[in-house]
Amino acid sequence: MYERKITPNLNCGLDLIGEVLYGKWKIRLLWFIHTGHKRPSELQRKIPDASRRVLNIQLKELEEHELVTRKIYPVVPPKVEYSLTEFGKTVIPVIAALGQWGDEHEERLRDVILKHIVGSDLDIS
Amino acid sequence: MYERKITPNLNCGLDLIGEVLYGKWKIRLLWFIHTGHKRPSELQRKIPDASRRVLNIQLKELEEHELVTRKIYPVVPPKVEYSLTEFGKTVIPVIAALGQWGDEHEERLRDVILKHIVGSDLDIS
DNA sequence: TCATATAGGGATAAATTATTCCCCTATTGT
DNA sequence: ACAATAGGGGAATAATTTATCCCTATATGA
Repeated sequence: MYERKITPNLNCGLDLIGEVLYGKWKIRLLWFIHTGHKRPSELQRKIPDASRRVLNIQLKELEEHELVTRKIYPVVPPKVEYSLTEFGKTVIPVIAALGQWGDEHEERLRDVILKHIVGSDLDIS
Repeated sequence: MYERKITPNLNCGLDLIGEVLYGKWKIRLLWFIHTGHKRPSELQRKIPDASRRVLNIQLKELEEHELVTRKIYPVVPPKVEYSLTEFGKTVIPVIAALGQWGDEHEERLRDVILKHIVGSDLDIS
């Protein structure tokens, strides 16, 4: 496990939410769990660009931060289900607000982002 | 300048907002500019944990993404002021929602975060 | 017997992000 | 002459985060 070398700031609300929501896929994980996709394999299919490994790691962090719970069914083949905790549910409206802003300004965002990516293999469609 | 090797996803609103808002200090920069701290040196004093360098870099990215404008006064010593664009202003309510959630759940967040930091030199006060 | 699906972990490499250090301009104050 | 302040940039390195690859286990279906 990675051990942080720089102590994080936990001064204000923005620092705090950052600590639990940063991570490339965490917001999407929360969202998909919210919309009923509870099993790890479902989540992996929903987010195919993420490696299986990171999703597991980020799910574990979400669990440690008490935003989701993990229920293991003692069957074989194994079955696991994630659910939002009551605490986790309170962050959903915030995520919805993020997504809504992104959707509302989709065209403009796509435009300014693509304009400033130096990369090569963009599919500008 | 760093050239990305992995093409970002720009599928949904969450991807898009992530592209412009990710970056350790961007949200705070937008917020402080919003609250009237416009000059680089002010922002650096407001965010002392960030190196001067990153703030410049992230400010430039915010400018490229058209969330802020940079006005240079041709005086000496130099004077520069950042302002939110109309587009940038539309993201402020979203940032406010993030901060508000963090503030509302401050204690619990601090608790679960500190519980799972492996580090050593925490000032748990 | 072999592939698939289920869930997950360890080790390592690569990608990305942030920090540190040192540099430049010009003016004002000591 | 020298330091401080204003704004900024290049290069190298450190820190952090993700990705890749390979491994475990059991059961079912071809």
